[in-house]
Amino acid sequence: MDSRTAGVATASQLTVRQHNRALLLGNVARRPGRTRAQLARDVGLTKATVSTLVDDLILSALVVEREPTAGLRGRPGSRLELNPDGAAAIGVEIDVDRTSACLLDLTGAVRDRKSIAYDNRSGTPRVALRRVAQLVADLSADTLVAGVGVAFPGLVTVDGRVLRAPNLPRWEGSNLGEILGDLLDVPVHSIDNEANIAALAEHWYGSGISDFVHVSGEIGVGGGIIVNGELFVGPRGYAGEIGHVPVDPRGPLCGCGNRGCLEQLAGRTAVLAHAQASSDAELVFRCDHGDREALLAVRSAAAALAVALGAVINTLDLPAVSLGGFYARLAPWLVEPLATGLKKRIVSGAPIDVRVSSLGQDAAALGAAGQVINHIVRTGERPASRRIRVS
Amino acid sequence: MDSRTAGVATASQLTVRQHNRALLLGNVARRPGRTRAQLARDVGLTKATVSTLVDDLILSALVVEREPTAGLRGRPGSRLELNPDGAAAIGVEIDVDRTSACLLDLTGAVRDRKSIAYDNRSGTPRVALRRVAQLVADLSADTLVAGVGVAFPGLVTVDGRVLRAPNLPRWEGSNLGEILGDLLDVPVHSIDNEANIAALAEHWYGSGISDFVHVSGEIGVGGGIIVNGELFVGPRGYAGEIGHVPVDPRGPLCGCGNRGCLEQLAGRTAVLAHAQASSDAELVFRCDHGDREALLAVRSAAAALAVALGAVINTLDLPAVSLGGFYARLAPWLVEPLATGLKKRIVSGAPIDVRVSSLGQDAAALGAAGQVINHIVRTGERPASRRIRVS
DNA sequence: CTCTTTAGTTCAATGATTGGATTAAAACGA
DNA sequence: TCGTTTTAATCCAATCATTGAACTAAAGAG
Repeated sequence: MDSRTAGVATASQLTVRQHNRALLLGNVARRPGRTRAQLARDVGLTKATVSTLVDDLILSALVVEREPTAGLRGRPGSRLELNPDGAAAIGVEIDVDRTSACLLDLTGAVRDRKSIAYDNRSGTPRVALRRVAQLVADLSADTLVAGVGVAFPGLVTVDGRVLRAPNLPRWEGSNLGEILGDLLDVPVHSIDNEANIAALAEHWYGSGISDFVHVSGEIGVGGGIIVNGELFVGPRGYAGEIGHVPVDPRGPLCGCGNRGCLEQLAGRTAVLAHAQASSDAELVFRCDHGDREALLAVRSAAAALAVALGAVINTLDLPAVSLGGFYARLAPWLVEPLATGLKKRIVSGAPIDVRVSSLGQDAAALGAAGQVINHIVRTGERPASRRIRVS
Repeated sequence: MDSRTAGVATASQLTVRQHNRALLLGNVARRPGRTRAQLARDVGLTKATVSTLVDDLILSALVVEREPTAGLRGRPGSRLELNPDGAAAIGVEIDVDRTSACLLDLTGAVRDRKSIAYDNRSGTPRVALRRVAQLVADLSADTLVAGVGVAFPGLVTVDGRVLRAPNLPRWEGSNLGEILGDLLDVPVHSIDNEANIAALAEHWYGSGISDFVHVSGEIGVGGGIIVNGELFVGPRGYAGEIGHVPVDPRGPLCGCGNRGCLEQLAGRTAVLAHAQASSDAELVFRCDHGDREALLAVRSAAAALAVALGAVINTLDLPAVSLGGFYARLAPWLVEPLATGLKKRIVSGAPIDVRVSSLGQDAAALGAAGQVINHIVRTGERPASRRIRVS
């Protein structure tokens, strides 16, 4: 990619090779255990080409050859898998009072995780990020890491600058990519909104579906839109902000200046206040015991979500919704009213699949690491793994 | 593209050539009058490669060489342009009581247009489409046509079947692509929703911007979303249906079963009823003369549009709105309240550009033809133009 | 033990891009 | 007017990825 024209690059022989290399790598990732001959049939390349490309992938430590298992007839082929000892990636989730990180290998298996309790509200980003860097270094120990991904509770520009962070106002304006890049000697890519990254995690390591809206009601209401297996970020990278979809023009005033935003009607604080509960645990406990007030609060949140998600689904034609964070915990009482509410609102009449995220707490950290893994698998680039040092 | 794996095709040398060929063609289309040497510098290919590829494009009758105009120094290069006498395309807009068509050449210039008044509600689609085929044949006369595109007021599946058509209920279920394909001996591609195609027309032949929502309030309220210069169709092809975004949960009942859909509050019938006007002309006339009732009706439509479009823009992060059809006619009184209404609702705080479509009546027909042209320019395929005959 | 079947490798051929050399055409300066 | 400079476009041998056919490898069947 040495020259571009309006985003389109020229193609050369090298492009062809890289493309096909990545194509094979992707296939090995999707269906581990395939042989060279099977891959050749799958993708439509010659056995010869597949052989040379696979050799290259093995040389790059991206793929390993497993013992051949005897097939039905003929010479058994050696099965290919992603190299679990090849590149590793670290994903970090910066939250308001906690920072967690996980170490993933190429296959997506979690090798280790660590988290620290740290109030990110009070200190400066620079000091907090030094703790993050230390956490990353501790986690990596002496494994070779190809890159670090970061999930942040706020709007982040493509180059890593915090644009808006209602819950971490002191972080606004600081460039996470730059600061972390100075502290760590591994590439820091893909710093993005927590909800967006959680949506990707759900796609890669959760439900596996490829078209859906993910709603994570942590603080505020965040959304991530996955279309055709890709995160939809919009022209400027701020897509998915569904927290301020208007639900009721006569609803309560929102911090954004309008009335009846989704966040005001179905956000965590709103639901807890409505149920007069002081914590998630209390709310869940009371719902579990049939407390009318609590159930009513959840049901009213479901109604608001149905309106907002209905708008999103109708305009984007998505077949599924995924619930994360706060909403995942309320799932037993939220899913059914939400599903029936949505059913009424979908113009195309197509059924909408309402799913609950199974990833729990670590969704965003997983997704952040996944961004790095995905970049490697998609491009087929030989990762420049290195031992992490904090400077 | 002989084999595919999960949508990804293998690359070969031919792929490279086609890619670069299309890349050059696209550049010539975007910036007519470039020379081979300029193109080489623009896209990053060698002059030698550009020469062979351009020769190929000229041989395919896609590009023509114009007289060299003396530059400042050195040998002047011959300017390249899309071949206006190369492929032509026909776009058809099927409307409730009218069918219009236009003939476009490769450069996007309108060579001719024709339309017939015909009530598409009463007859069968098959009979109506015979009239359409005749119109297309008349329009093409003896020019060589590469393909026909169709815009239809309703939801159409990717293979050309009418899924929903509130204003042409008798058409539901019939396969436009199949019927027209039988009647005409040119390829019929890209049968799509009128609003979607009008949005594309706006992008190609109108404002030229690449990221926006187009709203055309003809009958019902249709939307088309353009992201990065591409129509966003969604996983199943029904994206952009903003007519039923909920605006007011206590609003009037809509045909879809919900309350306060955009269509009920800002649709043409709603606005005319609100103003107690019997036609667009009357409404415009009265607005023009400061009639309070008329102005109020428009202002209230603007408020509803601001709510619905705000939701779409926030979730998709689009920087502009384009008004077409009914809304374009009301623009003088609609734009300002809509713009201020939107400004209040955009979370990112970015300014939203509210534009009025300049294409008028023919937007959809233009866009339908543009689909064909665009296909040729994008793929660089040598079009198999032929003289149209109705069978 | 030989035959059949399937996996994987080797190698000459094809074809697209590349880069240097060459030719073409115009303007500038003397 | 004529040579020099500058830029455009073409020619051509070299490079390199894929291809396809021939070949070797390994396992089961008879």
